[in-house]
Amino acid sequence: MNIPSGEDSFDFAWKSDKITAMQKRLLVWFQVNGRHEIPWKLKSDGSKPQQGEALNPYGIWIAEVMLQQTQLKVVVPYWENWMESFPTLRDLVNATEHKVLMHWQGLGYYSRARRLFSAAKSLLEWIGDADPLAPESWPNDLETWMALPGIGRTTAGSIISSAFDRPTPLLDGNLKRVLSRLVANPMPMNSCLSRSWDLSNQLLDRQNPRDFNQALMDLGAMVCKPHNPNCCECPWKLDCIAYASSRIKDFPVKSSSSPMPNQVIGIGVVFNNDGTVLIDQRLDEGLLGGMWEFPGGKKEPEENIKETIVRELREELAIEVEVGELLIALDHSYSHKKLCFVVHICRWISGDPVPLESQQCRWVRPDELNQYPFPAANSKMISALKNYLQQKTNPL
DNA sequence: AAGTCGTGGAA
DNA sequence: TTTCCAAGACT
Repeated sequence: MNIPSGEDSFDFAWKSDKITAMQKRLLVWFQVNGRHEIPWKLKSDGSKPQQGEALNPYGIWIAEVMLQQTQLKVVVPYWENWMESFPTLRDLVNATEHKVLMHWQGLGYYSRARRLFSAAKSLLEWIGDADPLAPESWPNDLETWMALPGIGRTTAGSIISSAFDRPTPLLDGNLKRVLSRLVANPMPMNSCLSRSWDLSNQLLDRQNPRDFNQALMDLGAMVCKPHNPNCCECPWKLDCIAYASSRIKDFPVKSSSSPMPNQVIGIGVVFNNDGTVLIDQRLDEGLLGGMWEFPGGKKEPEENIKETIVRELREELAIEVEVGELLIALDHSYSHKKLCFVVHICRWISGDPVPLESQQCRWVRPDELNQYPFPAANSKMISALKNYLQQKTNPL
């Protein structure tokens, strides 16, 4: 029995000859306008792979994980640095999580790096005695890839269509936006995912899945942009319902977002008598998992910032400190909260640090800080600390 | 199944 | 300046 639901209101199917025409027009547009210089989509000699020709899945897998919620131009330098340090799967498996996080610092969503490292071990096991440098030794099916940590349907589909040119649909941010406009989807994209996957699968060119998927993402990134799309250049403008009805700006329909809380965080850069400073490694779970930081915590309404720092270091590390001068105050936004970090230089008084709410803590010389992976806000604190120490030693 | 997870580019 | 939001996954 077919019960009408909300999603059925935009149930959509194109005729096969229309889809064929759309595929052809998109691929023609792609040949002329697409992004063809993406390093992990080229062969080792720099040339484009033939239709159906396999590429080395290793570099593609790394890139696709880096690309989750991250723009192409941000990823490229990280990917190149990564491939220099970990050129093969074996190199990665033989590395340490510390070194892996060092290569991820500044890129965000750090659980990706730890899951990637975990998946590397599973992949090498799956490959077994076969040659990991040969593409045919790697899994080429959706189920195997999706079983790995940190790899969902879109990332798995990207890897499979990019590396093996196998027909696998995608549904990333670009496709969601393009599809939403194409069919004038009245619902927020995240509330009708199965329909959207169906649309992506309908459109997919099964003869050229690698180029087609890349073309669709390029179309989203370069033409069907979030703001001010270049509809006049779009190969699908005559197929687009939003364009035909002059309602491009109405799509995609956004779901309501909750306001971000604002918090003040007190941070202590604690100096020991020997000139070392105290850092700790965050728990694997939660925000910035596995990364190192200067200790601190959220200011309570009734206390001032110095009281916050004294209390937090007592609660988290069981140490007593004297809070000194302000090092830096900086605003920093995460996905779901806005923070203001107020960082003070502190002097250690008593208590051997105990990692009560972290994995471990360590006294390090300031010049050793670059050997630890820090999130972006902490990197700014380190820069401020270096300036501070330089001015201390070279007073004008 | 809504919330949680970073950062920086772009307007 | 603030605001949006990106080649999403996980719980």
